[in-house]
Amino acid sequence: MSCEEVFFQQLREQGFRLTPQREMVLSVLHEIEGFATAEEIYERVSAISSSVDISTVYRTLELLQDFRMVASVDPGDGQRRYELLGLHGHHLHLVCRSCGEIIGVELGAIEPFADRMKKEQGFDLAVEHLSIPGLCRACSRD
Amino acid sequence: MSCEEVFFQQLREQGFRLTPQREMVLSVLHEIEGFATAEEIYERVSAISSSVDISTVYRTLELLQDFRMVASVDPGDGQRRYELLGLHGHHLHLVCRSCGEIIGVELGAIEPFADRMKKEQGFDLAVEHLSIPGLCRACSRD
DNA sequence: TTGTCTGCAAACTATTTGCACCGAG
DNA sequence: CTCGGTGCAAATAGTTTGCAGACAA
Repeated sequence: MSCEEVFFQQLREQGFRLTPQREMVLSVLHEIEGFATAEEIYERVSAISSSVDISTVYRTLELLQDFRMVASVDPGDGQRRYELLGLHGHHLHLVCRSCGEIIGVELGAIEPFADRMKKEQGFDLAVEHLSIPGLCRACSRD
Repeated sequence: MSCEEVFFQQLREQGFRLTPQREMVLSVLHEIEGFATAEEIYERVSAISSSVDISTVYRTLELLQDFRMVASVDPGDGQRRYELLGLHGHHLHLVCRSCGEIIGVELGAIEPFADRMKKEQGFDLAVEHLSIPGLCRACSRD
């Protein structure tokens, strides 16, 4: 069953409605295959059908997050990024402070640190919401 | 030489002026010994001398960050926190998504992960700007 | 005196919300 | 037909900025 079909079925099961707007947002997220701001998604949706409102995009993104089909990261630049969760599920995000590139990394990489914080501080890391600032390979060369 | 004296001297050396507002912000940051929002700092400064503007607080905090005397964290709740960097220098921050508590941890704890990202992804972590969401001991008990 | 700093008020900007109409089921 | 969803417009809220006057050096 494709990603869209899963979403559409879950919608129905929980009494939500399938609207063209929701279809378009999901389809745009597929096209993008990576991170996008609400604004970028809104522009792409607008290109397909004008007079779709950005507030609908936000509302749909929230819905998709409730369904665990979309994750969002806050890179700290005041503009949240959204990402379609494929079969890979959540990963953590390295955010380049210079060029803005976002690199997805499997959660396993940070597990030793997460375990350490749990043991030393009793702190449960929410790794799926983690975005880590720094400099990507290209930018750290300069 | 005390923290204030360092700041005042650096100000002079670089042609900035020492104003009562700047003194008050620094003094309030000392009192607090931890994290505070711009609003909290503003309130405390207002208690000392009314009619100090919050924009001045923001401007002073930015100046203090330029001088590496203050660090700021974005816990992702839309309200940045500021912290006086004492003799300990930077540390990383565990931010509780439930109660908002911020726990400071020495940078050493995340070094193995930082090294791994550098090697595997060529990504240079900006550990001093790192804030990690999760649940603190008290909140994860519930 | 000089030109930095400040208070004030207005601008910004990403996101959220109230509301009346629209349209999926 | 119902009532959940949408577009529109206005509200939010933390932070930033333009400007004329205040004041540190």
